[in-house]
Amino acid sequence: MNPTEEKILEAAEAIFMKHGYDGSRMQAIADLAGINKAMLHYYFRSKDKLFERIFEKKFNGFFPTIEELLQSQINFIDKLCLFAENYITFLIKNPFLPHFVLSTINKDPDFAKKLPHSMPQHLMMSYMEDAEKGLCKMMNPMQLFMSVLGMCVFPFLGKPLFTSLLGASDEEFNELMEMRKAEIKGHIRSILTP
Amino acid sequence: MNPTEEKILEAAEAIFMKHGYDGSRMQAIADLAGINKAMLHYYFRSKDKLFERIFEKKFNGFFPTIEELLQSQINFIDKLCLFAENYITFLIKNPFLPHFVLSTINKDPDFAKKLPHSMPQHLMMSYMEDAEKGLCKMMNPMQLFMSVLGMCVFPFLGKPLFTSLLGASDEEFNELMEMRKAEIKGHIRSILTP
DNA sequence: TATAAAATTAACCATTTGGTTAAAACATTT
DNA sequence: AAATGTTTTAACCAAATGGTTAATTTTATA
Repeated sequence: MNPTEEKILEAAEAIFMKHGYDGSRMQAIADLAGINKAMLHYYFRSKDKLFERIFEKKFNGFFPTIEELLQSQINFIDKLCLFAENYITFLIKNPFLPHFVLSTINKDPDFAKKLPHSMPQHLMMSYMEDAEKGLCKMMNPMQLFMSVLGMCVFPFLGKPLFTSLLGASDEEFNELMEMRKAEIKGHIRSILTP
Repeated sequence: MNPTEEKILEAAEAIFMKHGYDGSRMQAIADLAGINKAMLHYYFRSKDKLFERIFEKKFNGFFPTIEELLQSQINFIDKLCLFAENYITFLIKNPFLPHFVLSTINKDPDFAKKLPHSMPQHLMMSYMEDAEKGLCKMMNPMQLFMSVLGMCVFPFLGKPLFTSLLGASDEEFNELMEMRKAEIKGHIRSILTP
């Protein structure tokens, strides 16, 4: 890919992730990329098109692909624990992604329709299998999904609030999230073990 | 209070809650209030000042005041269950509040410093008392707080995503949240019962 | 009712913003 | 090297936006 195009995409990602669509300025992206503003339109036509390009890339990361994990033969509880652990690891590296994705969808719900939302369904089917065998407590899988995802994602959505509340630095927050892995795994087992 | 002032505040609340600071237009607020745009500045000087007025009011609702609940003599687990139930009831009536508050703080973390954040501390102290008595499992109270708050709030932060995913209407979503009360109470007991 | 004060409006202003254009710089091909 | 095509830039534009102002209507006061 053209190096200018790449620089633009990098800059656009940084600006859009930080300020969202409304809060981002084309000039700010051009400045960060170190090029003339006209280049943005030369390569990507409009702000909308450029934003969509960034969003699509980022959205795929929000529901991480864990094909191997889902197809592995371990029981569902272990599967879910492994998912939570991997997901938190991922979120520590991408702390602003959840807020960016949910903010965008909140502003324009149509964005959600462009999603390859196979992941939740897979996870739920995997749950139903084990639940029917009596290997884990029976409950509404959507509720379970919301609970586990909420426990993982919510701290990152509220990161600026929590760090302010705790007077914590970024490193301290990350440590808290590192410890959170074990915590959530404990919760999952408490909730699901029959 | 002046009826015009009131109309402005109502309109500003609706617009700001829906589109956030950056996405809101003073003209849109004036139109919704059915008055001339100049009135906004006549009564509230600037967009910033008007927004702050709305935010402060809404922020107080995000951590609901539950003084009575916290001071009551029931055990902590029941207290937390009652909190979750009341909080979801509140969120069903104010589904956009969490996204509005967190979005604003995410954009400018200084907003978080204006908070009377007594509530989490009270809840945590109440927890420590019972935990030391062996009435509930011992764990990091901040982690517990994040988990319970996450389970309650996250579905509302992702509401447009979930309704799209499920093809659900607003009423169906609310029903799901109504059922969620029992679900979360179950989770809390599973997690905390020794 | 005359007068002062408060509320309201239409028109206006400066700045910002996404987007365009025409020309210049650069690279490629013949 | 001349011609052709591509990339980049500076200057520009129209629309939008937060905010102001001067004049007008409404309300309260003497």
